[in-house]
Amino acid sequence: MWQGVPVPITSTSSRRIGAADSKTRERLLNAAEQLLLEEGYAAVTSRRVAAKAGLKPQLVHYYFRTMDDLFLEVYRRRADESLARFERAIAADCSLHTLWRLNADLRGASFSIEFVALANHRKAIRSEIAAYAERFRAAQLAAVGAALVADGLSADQIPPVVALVLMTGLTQVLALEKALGMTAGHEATIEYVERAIARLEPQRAPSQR
Amino acid sequence: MWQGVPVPITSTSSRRIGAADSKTRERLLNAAEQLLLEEGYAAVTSRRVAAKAGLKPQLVHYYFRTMDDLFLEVYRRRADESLARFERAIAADCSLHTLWRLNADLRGASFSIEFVALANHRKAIRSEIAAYAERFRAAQLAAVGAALVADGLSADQIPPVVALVLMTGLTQVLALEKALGMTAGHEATIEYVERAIARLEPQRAPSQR
DNA sequence: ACAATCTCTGAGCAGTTGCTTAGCATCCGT
DNA sequence: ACGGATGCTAAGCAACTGCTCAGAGATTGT
Repeated sequence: MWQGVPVPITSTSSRRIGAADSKTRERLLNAAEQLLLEEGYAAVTSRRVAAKAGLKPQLVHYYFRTMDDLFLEVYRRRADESLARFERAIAADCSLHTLWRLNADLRGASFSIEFVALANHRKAIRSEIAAYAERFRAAQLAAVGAALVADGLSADQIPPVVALVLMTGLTQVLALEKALGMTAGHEATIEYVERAIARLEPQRAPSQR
Repeated sequence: MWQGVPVPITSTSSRRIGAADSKTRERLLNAAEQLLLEEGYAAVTSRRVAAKAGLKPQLVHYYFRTMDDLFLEVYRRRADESLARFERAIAADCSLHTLWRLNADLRGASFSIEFVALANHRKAIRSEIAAYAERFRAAQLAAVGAALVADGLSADQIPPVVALVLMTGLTQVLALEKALGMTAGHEATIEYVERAIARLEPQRAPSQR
């Protein structure tokens, strides 16, 4: 689809690029993100993004060298923000309850599903996403480990990495099925997990969400 | 990307379509499926499918009215086959062990991830996929329920639907991360789950896979 | 005031896509 | 032998894509 476009060697690296703090640039990023979530990555084309932002298509190429750059920037923005939010929340209260609350926010899950699908055939993007995912996993792993210890569970009973993968998988499948319109069993599962966590952490107010 | 193509009212339904049992048609389906798994759904275009099958692009439209029809047929083929295999395996041995073995085959998971991403912005495809997914879920749910009862677990301890969603989520996240090149914690998690199942079903030979 | 820089745009190239139409060649039942 | 169905193909249309280039306006530093 985007392959086979001949790249002229000259000037590719010397092209003028708009300022990184431009207001227009931000409008383009917002439009791209919205399009990505609403219609999938295939809808994120220079013309459609510009139309959504109420701007001319050439501006996309003025602010982003390639479409891959646009995707990467959209991804980075969200990843950085959610990593920061995660660390803020965990610093305030390092518990399974907090971890679950952050994970159970399905917006983040559908965002990452779309990006994984995209990464599946845009190699330049895959490595960047993988790198962020590893960082996220490491941070979450530390938090899970600490929370489990605080709740009096040893790593023999359930290794932190297992708990984390299980929780991540759960929220991912919930997001995936919700995108398909399936919801059977979701509430029961969520309730079950929340009760299990509440049993481990009785000191916390039950289901304050 | 595919939107906005005007559909002429005349002759759309009267176009000649090749026989459903044609050998050529099957080659096209195989090529499409291979392309889908290797490079993602965006690579599945009439020209690329035909090239992969060593045929002319017009043949795709001779055997399939639209590209959506092609996708649907690819999906149906796989879904029918894996549903049949599931029912065969469960009839022979209705146990958590068998269920896990079938789910842990990641090929199926990456296939369905690609299709969910596709369904996300091809409405005609979404409903079909959702319908199959519901059928699959119902069949699996019955099997999980029976297996749990056979292992002496009541629905109070863990409702079948919860066990099923957890298991599905787990294999899905494993497939997703594997696609990204992430494998940290996967083996530990798989081992943990298999040990837990083995503890519930000691009569079965341990890890015969 | 003037030059340099930055932001933006009109026009366009080369490539891709889904899908159609008209027609050729082959097979098959009668 | 022949008329119809079937498998296949050459040619092409209209729409879309990423991206470039030259230059017009606007802004800014001096």
